[in-house]
Amino acid sequence: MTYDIMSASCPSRIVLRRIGARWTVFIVNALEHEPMRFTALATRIQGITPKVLAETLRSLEEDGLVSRTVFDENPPHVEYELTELGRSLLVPLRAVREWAEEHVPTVLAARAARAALRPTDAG
Amino acid sequence: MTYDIMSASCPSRIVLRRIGARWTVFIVNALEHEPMRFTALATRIQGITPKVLAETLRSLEEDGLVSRTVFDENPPHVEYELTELGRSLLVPLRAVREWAEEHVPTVLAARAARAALRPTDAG
DNA sequence: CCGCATCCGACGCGATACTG
DNA sequence: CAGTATCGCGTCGGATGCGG
Repeated sequence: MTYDIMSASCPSRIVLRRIGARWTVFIVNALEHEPMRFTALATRIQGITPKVLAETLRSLEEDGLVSRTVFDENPPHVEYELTELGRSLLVPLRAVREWAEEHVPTVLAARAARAALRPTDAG
Repeated sequence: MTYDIMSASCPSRIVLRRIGARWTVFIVNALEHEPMRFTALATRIQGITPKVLAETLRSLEEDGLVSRTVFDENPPHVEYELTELGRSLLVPLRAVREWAEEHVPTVLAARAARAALRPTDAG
């Protein structure tokens, strides 16, 4: 059974929204090769705050994309790892990331052209 | 010259954020096969409001992904169409959409399992 | 009737500081 | 080390109005 993604009730929209969340693509890509600890993720993904990192990881965990493993040690040790479902998401996300990297000059040029054409008064 | 996408100053982040905007994937996919008018887009993409549709279209236009053509007729006639850059974005976005459609049952099942395991008081 | 612009509320996101 | 608590802002969304 397939849904029309343009329909408001289409379940894929829920998933798409999660994927489109601000930091999902960075977290999933950071976990591409190996499990990582919380602080390692926070260090690797520049600009993310602990709060948002924790929230996003919870969401990804809830959706079965990331698994969270607690090692009962001192100091505390928690590892995050992609599940098989999460690894399957790597493929399309990498395509998006590569598109962004490849076309960023074109996009920035388009923006600059717009800005140059937008006069304050003369025109 | 390549940037590290994990760096806060990486320009790709700007592009990724635009791609991840709430309705971008729907608009781009709606324009996949042919130019569309404002109202046609609003009708096709269920749940979007005119305000957000207009805003998102402006953003996409600013980034050179969508072109806007005004036909000087009565009644007014405006068409939106993917640029070549926009069409190139179709490829990765379609991959994401297809991933969502394919894996939505798994994600929903993971959520349901979480919900079932989350007790109000009993464990 | 088509294509928006404006006003206002809700929520996700961000900076800072603090805890087990 | 691995988070949580608090507060503020920007973006998103709904309702309404307006020009051609």
